Formats: sequence, structure tokens, C-alpha cells
Amino acid sequence: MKSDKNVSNSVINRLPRYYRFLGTLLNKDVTRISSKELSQLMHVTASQIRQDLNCFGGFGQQGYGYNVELLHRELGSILGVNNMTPAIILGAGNLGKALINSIEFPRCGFQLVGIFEKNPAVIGQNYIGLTVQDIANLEKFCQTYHPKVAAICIPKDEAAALADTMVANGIVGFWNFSSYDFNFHHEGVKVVNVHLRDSLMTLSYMVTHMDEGNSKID
Amino acid sequence: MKSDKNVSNSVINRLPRYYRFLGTLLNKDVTRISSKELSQLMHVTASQIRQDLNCFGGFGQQGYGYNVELLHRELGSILGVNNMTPAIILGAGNLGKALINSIEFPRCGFQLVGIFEKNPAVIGQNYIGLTVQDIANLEKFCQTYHPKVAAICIPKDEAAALADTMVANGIVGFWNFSSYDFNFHHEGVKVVNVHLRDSLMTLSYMVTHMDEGNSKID
DNA sequence: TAGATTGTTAATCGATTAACAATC
DNA sequence: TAGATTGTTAATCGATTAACAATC
Repeated sequence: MKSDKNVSNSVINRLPRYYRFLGTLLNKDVTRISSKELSQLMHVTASQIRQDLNCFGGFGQQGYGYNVELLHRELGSILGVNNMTPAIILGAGNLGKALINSIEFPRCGFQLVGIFEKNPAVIGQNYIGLTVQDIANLEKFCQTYHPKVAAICIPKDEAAALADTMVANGIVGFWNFSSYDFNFHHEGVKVVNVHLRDSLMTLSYMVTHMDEGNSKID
Repeated sequence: MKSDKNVSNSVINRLPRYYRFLGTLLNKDVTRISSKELSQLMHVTASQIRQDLNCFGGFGQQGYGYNVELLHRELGSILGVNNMTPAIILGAGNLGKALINSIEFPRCGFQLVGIFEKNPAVIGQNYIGLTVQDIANLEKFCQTYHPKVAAICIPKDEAAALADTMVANGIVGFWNFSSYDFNFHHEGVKVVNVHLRDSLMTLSYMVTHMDEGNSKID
């Protein structure tokens, strides 16, 4: 892999989409594709595809295009989808349960190793082979099993109360569904925020201003 | 309100966050705030705040700053949070149920008027006062109740099969959790995509490349 | 009035697109 | 070889930041 020069957030955000489209092509037994063909499929410019891919290496061949299987595998490796990074979920409420049941963590690069909740009615329940644990045991669990990533499905205040503990105990990545702002006070951790409420309000703006240009938000 | 000039996707995406912070300030009985103070609170530049707000009007006062309550109300109105736009949810699986139970639609500008599912085991169940309906009744429902927005919590193929019907029956906005690409074939509709799987894979990239700069994605 | 802070224009920065020489 | 398509550099476009005159 080429030394990762110039990899902007925009590029990183587009990588999973490339990976997804290539997976679809692979399932259809497409063996090669040019940036132009892919650009028509994905509705982006061929230039952007070539620029994006070249942040990571020269995966194509002049006059030929890209080998779908190879490129898919390379992007998977860049995304780390085979790393099985140990991950936990904080909060087994509606959202937590939805993630547990609808997200294929192993296909995204993670192994789900623990689920934590403070509600006694939920503690002890079983989901996809994991027993929901008391969130009071979180620190001890981290010291034993060293999860690296946490999906935050608890309210802002509870997230705030646990943030320092998590970082101190080796959590380096947050998939954050709360409105707590992690990287404000935590250096060196990676955060992907998913603000569902904000995203719905953005849609409210868009349908409220139907006439205006903006038609799509990712 | 000033004529909406130059409102980019970036600005629209930031609006709900401004609204959220102002709501918090309001709860703390803060009556006025300068762009500088707000910028420190939100970790953005004061310049950007002033630029963003000025897309919609001059809500501040030289030498004083912004009236929190007024600005909060104005942003709410711009976002359309009081519009009560009729909305439906397609799919009452794990994710659909999570949205029903954890998102406050009325506070985001919507009134939830229908929930649809194809699984017979779920049809007829009750959530927050709504009975889950057979998705086969969707078209008829639309013609009677005219929902304007749909949250898509069904698989790509099912979304694809229903897309034309929905658009033909007046749905103009999609909160899309599937990997079906709406605006490819549908003109004039507004789409906010939420690709949870992609977002988790982006986090995988980030923790796989810990050393590199990027630390936060929204 | 003097001090503060906006609204807005100008400068900078970064991301996207276009172009093309390299090369399979 | 000729045609196609990449990798990469240069040009354009848009978004962010800085600066400052207007003004409360």
C-alpha cells in the first residue's frame, strides 16, 4: 500500500460505499471495471474514484481498469474489515438492541464481545450469544478483555460519566449515538458520531424548503 | 427571513447542532451569547457561526451578540420543527422499532401517522398508539392520509419495489436506512441517507489507522 | 462616547474536476 | 501497434477563515 498521503475525511467516508458497490459487482461475477463504468454506477465522477483510490495505491492497470475482486479485497484490508477488533455496546435499550440485531459487526471489522446496561430488568438477558452485563462491571471487563471500541447507546449524561473510565481502560474508538461530545476532552481517540435526531431534523429542513436545490445528504 | 442564498449541504447539516446547543443554553437560562462564546462551546470558529446564521438572516446585534431564545426559535422555524409534517415508518423490525421508541418525531418536525410491515407476526402490534399495518395497504393509506415523509427501515430490494409507488403517492422525503439509492431515479424528492453499516466501517478504518490525523467524523 | 460584536467582503485553504502523459 | 484507461498534475470550484467597516 502506498504511504497514506492526503487521506481526508471525505475520502474515508466514501470508502465503505466503494467497498459496498464492489461487493455487489463481485456477487454478479463482474471481473473488471473501469473508473468510468463505476462512476456511472455510483453517480460520482471517474476522476474522484481514481483520486480516492490513489490515496492508497495503484490498484488499476492502464488500458484495462480495475480487477473487481482484487480491489474489493484491497479496500476491505484498508478498512480493516477482517481485523475482528473487539467491541462492546453500552446500552441495551431500543437502539442498542437494534444495533445488536441488525448490524453485522464481524463484516464491519469488529467482534462484539460485551453488552452493558444499567436497567436491572435487562441485565442477564441474552442476545446473539451474549449476556447483558451490569454496566457497573464495565471497568473490570475492560481490564480483562481489552475491548477497543464502544458503541454508545446511552444518554449523554451517562456517556459523560463513563467516558474517562473507558478511555483510561483502553477504548480508542467510539461509535457514538449519544449527544455527548467525546473528542472535546479525550485526545487520541477516534469518534464517529451518528446523530439520528439531527439527521431527521435536517430532513425536516429539506422538505420544509422543497423548492431549493439540496436533494441528498449522506 | 433573508432570502435563502447560498445554503450549502454543509450549512444544513450544521443547523440541527446549533439548534441543539441553543436549546441547552436556553435550559440553563442563558439569555445572550456572542459568536465567540458559542464557538468555544461548540468547537467551531466564530466566523463560521456568523457565516452560517447569515444565510438565513441577521439574528444578532452588533456589540451585543445573539439573543438565545430568539435565535433558538428562529432556527427551529427554519428547520421546520413545528410543522408536524405527516410521516410514516416502513419496516417494524429491530431498527424500525428503535426509531419508533427512541426518536421524538414531534420535536423533529414530524407527526408519525403510520407504521408498515410485511411480517404477519408483527402486523397488528401496537407502538406508541399506532397499530402496525400490512405494507400491502401502503398505497391506499397514502391516498387517504397523504404522509409526506417515510423512514425506510426495510431491505434494499423491498425499498426498490416500493419507491415508485411512494413517490407517485406524494412522499417527498426519505429518511433512508436502507442501501437503496433513492434519488438515482426519483426527481424532486429529498433524501437523507443514514448508512449505519458504512459508518461503522469508517470507524474500523479509523481505529485501524490510529496514527493518522483524522479523529472525528460526523 | 468607547467598547464590543455583528454582518459581510476578501483571502485562504482544501476538495473536486479536468486534462494528459505514461503505459498496459 | 493502436486503443483504452490509469495515475497524477494542473485548473477550478466551493467552503472556511480572517479581516474590518458598520453599528448597537
